[in-house]
Amino acid sequence: MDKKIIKWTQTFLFTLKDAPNDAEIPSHQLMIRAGLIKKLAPGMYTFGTVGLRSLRKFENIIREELEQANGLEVLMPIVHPRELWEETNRWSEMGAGLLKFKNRNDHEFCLAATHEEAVVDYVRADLKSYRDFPKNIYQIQTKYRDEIRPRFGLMRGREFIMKDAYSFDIDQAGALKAYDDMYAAYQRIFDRLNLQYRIVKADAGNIGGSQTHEFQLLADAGEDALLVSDQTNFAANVEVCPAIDFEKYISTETDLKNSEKFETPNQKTIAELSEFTKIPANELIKTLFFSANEGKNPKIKDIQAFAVLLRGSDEINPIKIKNLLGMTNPPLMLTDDEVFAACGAKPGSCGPVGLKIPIYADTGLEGHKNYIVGANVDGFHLKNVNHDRDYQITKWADLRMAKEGDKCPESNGTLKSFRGIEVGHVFYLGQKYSKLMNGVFLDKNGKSQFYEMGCYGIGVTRTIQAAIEQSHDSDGIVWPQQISPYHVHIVNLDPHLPDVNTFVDETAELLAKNNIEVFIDDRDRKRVSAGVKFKDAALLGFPVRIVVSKTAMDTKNIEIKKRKIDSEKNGIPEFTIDGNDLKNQIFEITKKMLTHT
RNA sequence: CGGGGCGUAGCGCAGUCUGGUAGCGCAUCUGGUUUGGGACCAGAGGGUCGUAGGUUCGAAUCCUAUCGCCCCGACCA
Repeated sequence: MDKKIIKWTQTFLFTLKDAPNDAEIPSHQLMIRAGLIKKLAPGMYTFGTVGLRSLRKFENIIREELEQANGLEVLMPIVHPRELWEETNRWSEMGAGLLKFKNRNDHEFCLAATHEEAVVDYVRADLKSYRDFPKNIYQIQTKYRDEIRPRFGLMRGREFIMKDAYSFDIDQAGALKAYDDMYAAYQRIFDRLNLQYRIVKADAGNIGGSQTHEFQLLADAGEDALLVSDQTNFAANVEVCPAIDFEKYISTETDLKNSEKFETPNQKTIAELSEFTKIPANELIKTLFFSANEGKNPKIKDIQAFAVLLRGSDEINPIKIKNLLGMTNPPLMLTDDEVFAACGAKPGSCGPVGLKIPIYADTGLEGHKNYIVGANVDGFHLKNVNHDRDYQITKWADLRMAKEGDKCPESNGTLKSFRGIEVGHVFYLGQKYSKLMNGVFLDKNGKSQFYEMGCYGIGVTRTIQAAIEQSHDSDGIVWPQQISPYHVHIVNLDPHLPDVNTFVDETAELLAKNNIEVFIDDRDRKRVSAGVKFKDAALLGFPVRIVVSKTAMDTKNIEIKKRKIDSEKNGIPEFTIDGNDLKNQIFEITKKMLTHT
């Protein structure tokens, strides 16, 4: 990053007019077209010289803010021995996502997907006295996760760069302070990018731990659904958002009628059944079947099945089931054959009456009476069914997906839905890893204690792409200045003329002397027409564009333009200067266009 | 792993149904013209049509198998 001036012809940069057809979302297409990254294999990308500058800049922003939060940078190995991961059982619990292999001695290793094990191993021999706490250790390093389906370029890569930090404290109060400090540091980091983001409550996944927030950059192409209150700052990933109706449905029926079986030929879906019975979907009850078996693929008779009841209008939230039952991973839905084995009917005619397996019911149907469920006989349903009388519910719980329009759990506000890209995550881990890995210290009383941990991740490569996803237009990237590869793009239309070249060089020197990084398009105009240069400038999207040519110099009329969304077409007046002290004027105007460099 | 789609030059594609000399645009190279919004003319290089087997006088095209890639679901920064 020392070099503040680079010429196009001296770097390795090739832009594309068309995006490869495997790039679907704008940010992915633009990164490829702008030559920032290139695919080596699915989920694995080379960063080019120009793209790498963004990456380094973002890394340095992270470093600056983490140093503020007393973070200590280290660098841990990416290849770990099996024994290390066996200590926490994650050799098997992480499943296929952990890429495993053997060396020449048949010794087993994995590529690190995360570094809780490695960091505890690093500190545990030395972090032995309460006097040595707190500590916060971080690294910025490549992670490998053998994603089933990498997608969208850097958004879900197999190999990606992550900043991971780990805090060590002697007690919970200390750990929660570390959590708050990192939370604040993350806010500063993402504030500096000047992008739209939300901090949401989230599920802890299989990293473990209880308290956790995600930092989500808002973008329609985001993979996560978020619900945000319109009145308070409540925000949650749908995975964990409590589902609360503004008005809960309570049946107006007073008596419990006798249940009876009736024929429902070919009525398989709630929509069909609703149409057939003329009863709205939210008053119908659907029965879903899941397996409590984790990680294995048992024979049908060995499946520990359970049923979940929901209103017909609701959707199941598997994460809530996972948390209710204390599972490591969300349960799998049974296949049609397995469902048949469990209840005697195929999906579409299943119900809770007569089941011998646990039945978990969503609280949304507490007020239902005399309702319709599947009869567990293909083609039949039961009407006037009532819980407690006709069957017993093992446990009531909030098991459905919250959705836009639901009530905010913390106010009378309404939830609105957004799409987000998860770029950061903070976890309070407690003693999970210190207990599993014997991470102990001696307290003031000379007593052995497990330390409290937190872990904190930022998807560095993902953030770069997410930033582009949020900040681009049909012409190209509109870089947030803080992570733009260069600040200024000088389009030299006459690089064959020594006078023009000298002027461009001297102007660039002046800017560079003042910490402004300059990219010069000096490509031969025999090969690259002016139009192409303008298109490429918009595609690359550095914050300020300066156009220099013979005529511009002769008329002392130089164009300077700020790259903004749709600046190419919305007629924002172009800044032109004229006069004698051109270079200094260019510098002054450029400085004004750039915020703080 | 389930469901869909696609493999033809660096990139974007046509040709496949109905077998008969492997094509187009962009990019690249040579020469010339042009010169402030994805230029023009002339010429050139570059492909064992994903791979393997089969059918056929003849296969990018039909059959079989296989590999890979992309998109939609479960995992995660």
